[in-house]
Amino acid sequence: MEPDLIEQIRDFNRFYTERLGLLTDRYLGGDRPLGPSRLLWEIGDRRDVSELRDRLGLDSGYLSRLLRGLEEQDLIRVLAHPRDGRARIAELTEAGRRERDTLDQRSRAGVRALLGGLSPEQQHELAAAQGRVRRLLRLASVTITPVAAGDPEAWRCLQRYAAELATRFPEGYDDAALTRPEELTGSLLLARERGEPVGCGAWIRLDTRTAEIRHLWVDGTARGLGLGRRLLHHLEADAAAHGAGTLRLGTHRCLGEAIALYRGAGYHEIDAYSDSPYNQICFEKHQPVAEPG
Amino acid sequence: MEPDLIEQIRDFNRFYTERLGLLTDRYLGGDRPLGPSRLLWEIGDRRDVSELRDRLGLDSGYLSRLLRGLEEQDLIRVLAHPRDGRARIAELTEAGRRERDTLDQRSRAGVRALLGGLSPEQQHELAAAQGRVRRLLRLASVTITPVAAGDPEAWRCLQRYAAELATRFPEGYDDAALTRPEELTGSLLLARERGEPVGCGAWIRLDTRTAEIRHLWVDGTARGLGLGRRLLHHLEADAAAHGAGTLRLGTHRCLGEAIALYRGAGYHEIDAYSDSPYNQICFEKHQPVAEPG
DNA sequence: GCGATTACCTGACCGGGGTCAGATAATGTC
DNA sequence: GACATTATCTGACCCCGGTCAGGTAATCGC
Repeated sequence: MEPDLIEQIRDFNRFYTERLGLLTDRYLGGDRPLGPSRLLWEIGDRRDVSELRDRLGLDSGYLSRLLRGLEEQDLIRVLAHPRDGRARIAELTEAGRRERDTLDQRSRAGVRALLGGLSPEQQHELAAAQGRVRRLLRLASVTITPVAAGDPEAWRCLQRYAAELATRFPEGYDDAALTRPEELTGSLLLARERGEPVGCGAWIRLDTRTAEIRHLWVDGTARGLGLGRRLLHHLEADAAAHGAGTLRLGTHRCLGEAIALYRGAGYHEIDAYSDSPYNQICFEKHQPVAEPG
Repeated sequence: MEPDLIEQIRDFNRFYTERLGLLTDRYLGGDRPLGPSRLLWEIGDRRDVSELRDRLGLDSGYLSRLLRGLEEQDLIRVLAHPRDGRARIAELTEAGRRERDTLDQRSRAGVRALLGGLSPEQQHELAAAQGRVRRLLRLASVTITPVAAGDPEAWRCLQRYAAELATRFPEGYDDAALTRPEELTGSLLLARERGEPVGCGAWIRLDTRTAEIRHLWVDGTARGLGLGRRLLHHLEADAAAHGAGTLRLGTHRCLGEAIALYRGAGYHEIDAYSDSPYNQICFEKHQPVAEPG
């Protein structure tokens, strides 16, 4: 990896830190310290206290004190939870909503002032470039790891995969088609973003030299990052390391993005090789294999 | 301005703040708090204490305490200034240099790990997109204001402009060609980035309907932002507001970027209209004028 | 040489952000 | 019903970053 590139990224980080100090903090902060502002913002209209603690990653003591502070200023109300006597719910009062809105307004005004110095085309260019930075950084932060066949997180991914297919296929989808742990003669990969599962993929052995890619799936919030391709590459590399020089897969005609992904990755269409009703269109690809020796 | 765009920018700011927390702080901070780390970094090898105070914008008391802290850990030495008995100089010890290098190393490692999740092309794409964001944000933060003819900051810009031309023109440049305050029948614009002058430009009246653009200059550190074009637009708009429907300007053949800028802005080449030896190539452009009425 | 200024140090103080150790009450688990 | 767990609150405490007032010594300007 080129050192220059690392230096450029660091430089950008420094640059952006400096700029952010002038944007986020100042405009969001207003007269009140940052903590309460963020909290006010995060409460939205009403929200479970436990959820707030998770989202903001705060110590329960600290959060409790922040809440009390806001309550004293009549910006929020804290109510009992209807179904759990221990839990509580924070809710913005009318004044709280006004306060949140003014904070919001101030923040927007700051950004508007900044954008004012740019032409409309440049504004769009900025937004586009930021979008690209963001997608790439998100992609970079996703980790892909092999997991055991019965891994509960992976299983949950597979079920979300199945649920999605059920809504997208006109004929629906029967989970019985999911690969059961004992069928998994290859590997199961799980993609996580900041710890949260956001995608999966598996391959199984068809014969000693052939692997079948299955259940490649990316969560809706993580689409557009290029994660599908990254997962696919991982699966291919893993299969190659296990001696599979031929990769096959089948998919449904209505999954346009998936088909485009496979074609883009060098797969070419072949005749059906399996009798799964969902494999309406099948692909194959050959790859070099690390020969033992 | 589209609200969506503002929302996108804010979103990116939030996103990046969150990411930065995981990058800059953690990796730079190490076990020691941020202040000392930044200081260690900023000292470089040795540096005047007063300079540190300016650069980091710290209270003298706070800085003094930070320095003492580092001194106690034998990371720095504070020496008397050779020429000013009041001033002092901070210098990294051998251990301090090592410490700074490990901080640096850790920061680089963090970025490297992040980039590891991306393909080389994506890494370059990231750097390029960050570069674009950065240039646009810098451009956005530049303010352009008209200043009085004799403005000292503007004058300093003009002199830097003259100094630069003197090195770039094979025949040198005589400052006598600079527009003197009493010649300035139009306007003088000064561009500032974070308060610092980074560019200038002027126009003078040739006749009631014709303005001449002069001394369009952008500091080396602010080039590539598109500031030249922005200054030119400002000058044109200002001249238009004063009834000038025809714009003229002359430049030197060796100023390729300037020539490209003018052509890109709609100027077409004309015969020489002035006898300035530096106007080797002349341009003209017509623009609509706000008619009184 | 005298007063003003400058560069730095010292000590006192402050607030924000954050952790920790219980306390309390409601809820699950067996 | 006993016991562990969970959700929140409370009070004590800590550190970092930062400000302020005052002190000391050197230097500048006249």
